[in-house]
Amino acid sequence: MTADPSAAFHDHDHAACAATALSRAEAICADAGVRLTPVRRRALEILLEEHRALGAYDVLEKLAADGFGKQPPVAYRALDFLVEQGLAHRIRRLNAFTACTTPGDAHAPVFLICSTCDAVAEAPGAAVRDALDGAAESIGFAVTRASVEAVGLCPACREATS
Amino acid sequence: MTADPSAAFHDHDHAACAATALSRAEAICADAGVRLTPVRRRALEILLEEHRALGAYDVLEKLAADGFGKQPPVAYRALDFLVEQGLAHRIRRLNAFTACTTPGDAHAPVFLICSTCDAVAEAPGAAVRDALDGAAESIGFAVTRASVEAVGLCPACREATS
DNA sequence: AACGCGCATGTAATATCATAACGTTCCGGG
DNA sequence: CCCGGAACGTTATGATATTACATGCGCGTT
Ligand SMILES: [Zn+2]
Ligand SMILES: [Zn+2]
Ligand SMILES: [Zn+2]
Ligand SMILES: [Zn+2]
Repeated sequence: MTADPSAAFHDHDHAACAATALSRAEAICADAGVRLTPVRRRALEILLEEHRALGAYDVLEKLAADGFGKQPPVAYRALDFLVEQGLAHRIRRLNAFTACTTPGDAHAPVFLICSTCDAVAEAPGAAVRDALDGAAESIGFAVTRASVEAVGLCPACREATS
Repeated sequence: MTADPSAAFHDHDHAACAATALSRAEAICADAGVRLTPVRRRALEILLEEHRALGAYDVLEKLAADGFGKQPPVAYRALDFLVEQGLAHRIRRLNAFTACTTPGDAHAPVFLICSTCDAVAEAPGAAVRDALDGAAESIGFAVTRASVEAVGLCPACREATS
């Protein structure tokens, strides 16, 4: 059940898409022996509502509306947890967070950010990562973490523009 | 005179390295018909002092010490100008800026950031960019801008750790 | 049961990064 | 000379992120 990486840019059964991600998240947490507590779970649900990236304060606002704490650390802690567990990613270019669409898979994600509709997709990044490792290794640099973030036009917006 | 991309991680004649970058910057600005004013030039010199990335407020502090304005826009404007002209790059992962080591060359830079000594190098990113374009194109996404930033260990720090 | 401990949660306060809005100066073209 | 745009400066504010500390809860030990 490898997800379509471009789903973010197409109509799809998103309720199912989010539900799958959520149940995978539960399995992953159980497996790792960590707790997907109510705030954390709710934060993930919030990120899963759309294929976009949300700022910590956006998430915080929704969490607060649901009766959770109103202070920044509430959101940052939940989000940090999700990122640590590989259930969400931080998009540095946007100072924002997005739910991982393929949690559990080892992956070197490449983010594609549509500048028109703000959708964010996670493309398979193995080839990019290989190229990066090659470039780094050639000058003796050992990569431990990398972020690859591209801004551009998604298929739908591309069509609309043409 | 293609610069060694790994110079940032090695001992080298850095005075010459910085002087070259500065004179290339002057040529580029003259060529583009834009003005490398005193603040802008000084900001570039500050970035060129080390192969590291500096936050806007770090640059601002040094500019202020040299008699320029003391308010954030002073630094941000100078830095934005340098980035626009391709004389500096913004490292989003660090919320910081670094001087371009090969200004003028069309380049799709890949940044290598040493987590131990904070040095930042700019590696040739053509291969990475090709892989990225391929991944994006396969799902119909057209990349307009990309940032590739890797954190890891530079050759020197790698050796020190082993 | 009582205790001690780790972890999750909450709050207040503060730090860090970035931009908006506006006035002044400088300088080249009409 | 006068105008207009670009650069620079300031004040104020907005947006993002962290530090420090208090409280409550589950859980194994005594
Ligand atoms: Zn979906
Ligand atoms: Zn789009
Ligand atoms: Zn140098
Ligand atoms: Zn190093």
